[in-house]
Amino acid sequence: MSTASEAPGSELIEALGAVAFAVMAALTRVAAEHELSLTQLRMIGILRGRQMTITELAQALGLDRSSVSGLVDRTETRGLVQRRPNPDDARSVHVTLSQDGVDAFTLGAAETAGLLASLTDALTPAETRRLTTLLDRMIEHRGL
Amino acid sequence: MSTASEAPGSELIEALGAVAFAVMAALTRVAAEHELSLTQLRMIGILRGRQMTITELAQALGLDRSSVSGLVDRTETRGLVQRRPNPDDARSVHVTLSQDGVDAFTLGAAETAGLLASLTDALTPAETRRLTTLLDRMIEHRGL
DNA sequence: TATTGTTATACTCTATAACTATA
DNA sequence: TATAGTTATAGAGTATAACAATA
Repeated sequence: MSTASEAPGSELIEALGAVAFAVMAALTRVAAEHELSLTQLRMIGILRGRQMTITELAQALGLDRSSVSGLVDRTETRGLVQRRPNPDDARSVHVTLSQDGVDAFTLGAAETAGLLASLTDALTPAETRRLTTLLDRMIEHRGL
Repeated sequence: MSTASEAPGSELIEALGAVAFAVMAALTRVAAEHELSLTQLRMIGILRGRQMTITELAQALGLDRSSVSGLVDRTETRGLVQRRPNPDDARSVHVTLSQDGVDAFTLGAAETAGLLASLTDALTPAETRRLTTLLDRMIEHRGL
């Protein structure tokens, strides 16, 4: 759709944008089916296999601590996460996944993969490996 | 990070998810710098070069008409879009971009590309072409 | 003094339901 | 009757500012 004289890379940007919206649509749909917000689904994904303080969660999610405080409130009411006292610092709390939270993530990941199969089925196994490698390179590069 | 015995493709799903969040973060940041929501930025992108009714916009955005009504209210107050009477149906309105709306999108697109350069700079020109081809294949495949 | 987390407040986004004007 | 758009209402998500408890 773009002309040959366009700046190099703009086609990549457009492709990345299109894929990003498709992935986000799938994630939003999966979250909605479990009556979760996208942010809640993201949070339980981040909490897999570890405990984090409110401040750490806020940094990981790119949100203010006060926003995360309310987010944890609502998710805790749903029984997906728990607040635990931090034995090393009485000001702080550790947030962890409950078994229901682990189950919700596992189910959600499988459903997301299913929805995105219409995208990923387009590629051969060899292409899948190549694409994964290229995407990982970009992600790691962003880290620094 | 994943074991060799995992289901094939789960690494691709994780990589796609990570890239999607990076792209959305860039878009959200660009929108925020212009004091726009992601939905508002998306809407003015959709309105480029055409006029749409509230119902059409709602379908394009995947939102309820009442949500779009408020969205257009706030964006119209900002001077980015305008409601025009539809001469063919007095019940309906045509929403169009103002010049400020066109400018906001143009600026936002350039800024987004700049922010995502930290991702795309990781690749050589040849890799960029390969990645673009693979992503396009997936996107077209999704279409049907 | 600085940091952690919470609360109060305000605004955006979103949906549902009820309404009006028009078709 | 059906459709287009709006409004009223309610809840989630977000940020800023102010606060209490702890370091």
